[in-house]
Amino acid sequence: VAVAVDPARPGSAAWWTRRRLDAGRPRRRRVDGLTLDRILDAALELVDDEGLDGLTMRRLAARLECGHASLYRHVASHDEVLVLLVDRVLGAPILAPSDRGDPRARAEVALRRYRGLLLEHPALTPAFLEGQLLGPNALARREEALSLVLGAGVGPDDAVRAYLTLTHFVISSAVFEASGAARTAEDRREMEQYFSSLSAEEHPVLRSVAVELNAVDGDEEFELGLRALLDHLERGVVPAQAGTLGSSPKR
Amino acid sequence: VAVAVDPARPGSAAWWTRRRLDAGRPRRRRVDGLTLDRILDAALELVDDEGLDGLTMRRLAARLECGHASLYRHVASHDEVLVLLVDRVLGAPILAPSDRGDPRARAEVALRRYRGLLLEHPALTPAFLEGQLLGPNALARREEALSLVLGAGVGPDDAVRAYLTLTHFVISSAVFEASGAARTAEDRREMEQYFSSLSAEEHPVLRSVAVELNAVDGDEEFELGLRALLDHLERGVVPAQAGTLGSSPKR
DNA sequence: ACCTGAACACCGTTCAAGT
DNA sequence: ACCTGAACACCGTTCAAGT
Repeated sequence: VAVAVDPARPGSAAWWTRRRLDAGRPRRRRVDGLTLDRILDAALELVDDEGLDGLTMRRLAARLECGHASLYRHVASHDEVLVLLVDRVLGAPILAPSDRGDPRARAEVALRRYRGLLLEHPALTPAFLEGQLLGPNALARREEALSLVLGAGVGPDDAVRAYLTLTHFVISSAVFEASGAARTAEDRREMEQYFSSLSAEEHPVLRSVAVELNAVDGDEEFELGLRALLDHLERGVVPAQAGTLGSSPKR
Repeated sequence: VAVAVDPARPGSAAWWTRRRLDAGRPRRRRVDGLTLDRILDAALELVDDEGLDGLTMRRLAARLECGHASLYRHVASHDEVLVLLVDRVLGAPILAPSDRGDPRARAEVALRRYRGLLLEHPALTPAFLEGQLLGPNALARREEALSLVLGAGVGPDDAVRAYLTLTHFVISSAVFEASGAARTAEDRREMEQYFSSLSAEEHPVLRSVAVELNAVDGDEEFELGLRALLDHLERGVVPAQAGTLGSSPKR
């Protein structure tokens, strides 16, 4: 039987759809021990140990003690590995259904937990920026998050806006924390020295705030932004406040 | 004379310092027409045309009609090209010194302009996430931005916090816009169909907001977040409001 | 039927040989 | 002194040859 090649980009809606359909197909018996699960476990370890660039098909195969061509029995491409890794990380629960309390408090807990989850694998965080996250675990998290917001009485338009704004904020916060941060004491000192070494005529301001520029830590910045966004969304969006149900002012 | 090799990571404080010192060195005469400027121009074109992955040393050389090894006369590595490209894009003015008005309005204009600048080269945006931006143009922009905030009477701690929060927001907004967005009508329809195709038991919420999930556009999301952050920073931070000068509540 | 070594078409970077 | 072709050590992916 001639089977059409799947031309869809890994991670796209079409690609996940095809994958969901294929999930029901009769599984071929595997004679070796190689499994998609084992591959992804090893891949995540590899990313944690050697960074995102360290994840190559050949090194992955070396870790699994198999020929690198064998990986292509289980996975179509390197890109696909990344997409599957992202969804795997999203397999952990974020919003425990047990914790009650007002929506704002639950949202805060969930968003902090989401950030923590991403920072368990700092090197992988840039992969969360590639396209929308549409895998089964990503969808489960999205379902839960939107349920929470909608359950608070927010209209669908505003709920979606709030959801997107907040998740994007969490992801980018983690990416900056993972790839931009100078967090060790020595890093900070080096950065301070750099700003202090600038010419006084050209950069008086940077010289004057050299210390402050390196004193802000990522957690603090996250909490500041989180409070700002939640305050604003709550004010503009939740009916309990001002009676405007489900529609924010158009700019 | 034995010159110590520079082991610093491209883009780091040490690397830029070394570069600034080297700027005063006697220039070698170039016999061919190859120049760092020409290389970076071609590199930016290449990124625009073929994406960030399309920027390889070999293709860059092909565009410049020279051997790829020749590039290493002007540039130490592929990484270095990216770092220099980022600072080159930041060479454009963002905060025109001429436009007056209240700080809030000036900040809004500047942040929108910054976002617009990044989106002129959408494929390059992920490069703005690699470490702190410490090149001469980045520093000039930083100097201007911090002057604005400090000039509004904000204390150094809060000024730095506000500056970091806002620039990080702009950069991540551009990255999401550039790499995540499904903006064509067809993309939207495909995404809507994807959410609508989910099982009603598992994903009732996603099915119900399938349309709304793909109706939000990036500009709108940016304006929402911008307003939220500026409102909050203004309230917590500017003395004109409540008299708390230069210190925000610790969490 | 399943697996994979060998091959192909690319990379970034170096360096000795050319001018 | 400057430039660069050739070489090296890697990549991702394919496919025919093996079992």
